[in-house]
Amino acid sequence: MASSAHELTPRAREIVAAARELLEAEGPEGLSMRRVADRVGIRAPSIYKHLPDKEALEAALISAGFEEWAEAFKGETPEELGRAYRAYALAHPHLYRLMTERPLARERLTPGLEERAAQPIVDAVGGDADAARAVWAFAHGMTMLELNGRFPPGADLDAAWAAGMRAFRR
Amino acid sequence: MASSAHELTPRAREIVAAARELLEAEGPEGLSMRRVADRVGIRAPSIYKHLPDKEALEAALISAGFEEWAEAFKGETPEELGRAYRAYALAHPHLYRLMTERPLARERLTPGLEERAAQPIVDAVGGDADAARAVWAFAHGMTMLELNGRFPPGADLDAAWAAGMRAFRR
DNA sequence: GTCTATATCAAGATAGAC
DNA sequence: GTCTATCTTGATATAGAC
Repeated sequence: MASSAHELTPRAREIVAAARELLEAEGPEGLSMRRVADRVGIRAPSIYKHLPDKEALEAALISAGFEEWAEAFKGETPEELGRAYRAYALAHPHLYRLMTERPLARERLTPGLEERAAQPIVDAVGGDADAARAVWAFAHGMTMLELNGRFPPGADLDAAWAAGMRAFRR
Repeated sequence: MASSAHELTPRAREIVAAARELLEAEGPEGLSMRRVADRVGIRAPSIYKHLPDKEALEAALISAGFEEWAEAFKGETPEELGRAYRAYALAHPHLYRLMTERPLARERLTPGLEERAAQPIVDAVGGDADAARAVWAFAHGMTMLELNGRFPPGADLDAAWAAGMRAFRR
């Protein structure tokens, strides 16, 4: 019950802030309780006085990301949304991965947050849920393949993004 | 030089076959040298007499997957390709993840294999490389979001796939 | 609220005997 | 080609003193 981001104590917020720095610097693989504690200036076991476990820490980071999505993607056309989506992921690649590449612990999130973050995509395609899922899949696929270096070295990703957004516009 | 799949010794092939079984049963997280050795009936250190390291083992699994892609996706229309892509991923979800969710160790693969596996997608869209990348991104995004349970519980994924393929057909 | 000490577990990989 | 023994590293988490 105390695991939603808006219910954290001040000290817990400090720990989450340190975790965010560490995540952005080194990725989900480098996010250990010990390393987080180092950044805060305490020992790893002390974290457990403020957060129940590592999953709660990750949920706080993911929640912050969803809040940022809801803000960054608000009121855009499909083309603008695509650009904003890619820009966010490239600016925060490790947070993006933490947010998307695993099953989501929905019971750890503030109720309604996931829907709120998804709403800009639904709005951008005119309210069609199936089309929204298709556009999201395209954007997510482009993003993950780019982040993982899976396109050929010389690939024109701007052109691939444009080709996809053009297809969905009609 | 001895790490490409077609250059493996018979004993190494047995080890890779055991690794494939383990991977398909438990996923990339469960794929440890110890567990693979258990399936073969030997101790983990013995594996190193046949394969240089774990990455070589993974490269052999990934190479096999690409060979299967090149075969399974041959000569399809975009719609058929999408269905075949999704069917392969759902039939081999853990291999699909191993193949796609990390940077690719291209120097460990048989030269030309990656391009051969990608060719059916390029052919299906009429040779336009940008369009092929966009379609691949859509298919990969749909696949990963489905495998990770990221769509809402009631989402009609057949409809989302259809919406995407329809958009790319025109 | 912090600490030390520890439990528990698991990973990849190497040395050297047989 | 296989083994045992071991190195090295690292993880999450708990117990209990202060």
